[in-house]
Amino acid sequence: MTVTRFAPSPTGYLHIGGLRTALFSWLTAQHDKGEFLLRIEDTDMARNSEEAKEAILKAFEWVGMSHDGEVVYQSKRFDLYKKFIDQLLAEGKAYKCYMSKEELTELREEQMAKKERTRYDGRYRDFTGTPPAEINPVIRIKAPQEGTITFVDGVKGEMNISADEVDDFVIARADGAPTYNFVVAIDDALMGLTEVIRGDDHLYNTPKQIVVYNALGLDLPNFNHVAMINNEQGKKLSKRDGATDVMAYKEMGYLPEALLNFLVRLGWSHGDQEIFSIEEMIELFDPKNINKSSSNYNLDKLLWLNAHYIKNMPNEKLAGMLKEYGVNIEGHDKLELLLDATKERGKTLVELAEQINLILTTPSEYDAKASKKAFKGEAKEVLADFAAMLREWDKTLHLPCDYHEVMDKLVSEKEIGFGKIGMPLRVSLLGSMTGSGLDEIMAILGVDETVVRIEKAIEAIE
RNA sequence: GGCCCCAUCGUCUAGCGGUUAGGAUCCAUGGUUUUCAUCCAUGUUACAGGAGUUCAAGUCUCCUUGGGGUCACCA
Repeated sequence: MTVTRFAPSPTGYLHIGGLRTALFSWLTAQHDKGEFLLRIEDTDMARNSEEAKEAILKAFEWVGMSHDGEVVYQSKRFDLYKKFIDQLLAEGKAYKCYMSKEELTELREEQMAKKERTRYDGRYRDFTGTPPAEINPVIRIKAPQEGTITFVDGVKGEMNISADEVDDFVIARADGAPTYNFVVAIDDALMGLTEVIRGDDHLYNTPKQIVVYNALGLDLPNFNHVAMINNEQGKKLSKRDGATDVMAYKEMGYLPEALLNFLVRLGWSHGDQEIFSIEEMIELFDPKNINKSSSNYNLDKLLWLNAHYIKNMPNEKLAGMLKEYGVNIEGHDKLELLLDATKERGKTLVELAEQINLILTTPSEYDAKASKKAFKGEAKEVLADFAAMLREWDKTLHLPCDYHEVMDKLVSEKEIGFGKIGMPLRVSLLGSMTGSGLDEIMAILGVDETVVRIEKAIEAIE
């Protein structure tokens, strides 16, 4: 069975890159009807935050990627890691290193001065003397000193990393707390991972983790390293260009299905297909089709996708989502009409909410440019006539087409162009020159409110 | 700097030795629409550069250039 996982460290919110690797992992598991596990990497007690953890979980909930089983917290598994450390120590596969931090820094500076790769020199690897007092040792694992560490990456292909790129790295800190590369290998193995899908930035952790797998005699999973997402200029993603909290996308009015669709196409493709429902993603996703190259983050397509998903979303569901954007139209008797009239005009839920509010609120002022253009000439008279006709036909007006008929009548009786009534009417109803169709707006407002707005506009024309 | 990875329109990408190099987005133009938006149509724009291999190279090899990653008692 395919088992994948997402393993964030709770040191900050979940951002777009993390969400994408999580999505890839989740899709892989869903596709194979396997399991997608969630693990919180909180071995560094000093840098963890409860808030960050909550935020990450919340983001997952929002996009609807559910994990299987309980969330695994590494901080609760220290006993387990300790056992493995002791085992390696006993087997002579790991050793205590009494080098002080100062000595380490010194060594590093020396190496840097000589333009060498900075690495631990193994001075305590075969140490048998009396250890220096007052130094709490760290535990280092014995990495191979020659040869090559080889693994096949599902995305990059065969990787060969020279053993001297991997030093005897620390697996337990001076305070006994285990370190990242050690616990990741153990947990991935114990949790039964078959596919490890993670960011490219972990590529060089892989040989280190393989050292741990080998020392402990654990089976290797398949590794898949996904290239990074950069900003539009191809530079590292910063908060300014999108490395913000995933939840910020919700605030900006993006739909989770749009965000996921956007992300799945960043570094993955299925021919020319652009639109993927969650079901299609699951059906079609294969990590083998993940791109080797990094991709640049650009909002244009996300916006387009978002507009697409808004347009195609059932009104009932849309109304439910809109509540969080300050628009409560659930139970509104013209809900269908209202959303049909506005959903093609909002690329985000925020914009859609604005469009709806534009219709629902009586304009308190008229856009200067629009009113100057629309309220000139005989606009006042035309509006008054139109209002009178609405009153006259009041009881028969229900649908947009009913209102349209009245407009038709007015236009033909007065022998004027459609614009003569359209423009002033639009500004009267919305306060501006742009927006939804007049027929729809009037049908939503009803005769009373429509007339109120027209009369208000007539007053304003004086 | 060492090591590693990557390179097709501005952006996301298709391509897997023979294509008029395709799609999407963006942008522009036209059409539909009483406005805006939607929708539809059309158009501009790409194989980073240089050597090879081959009858034939965006596709294979090498070099250059550019970008990215990584070198912790962080994850």
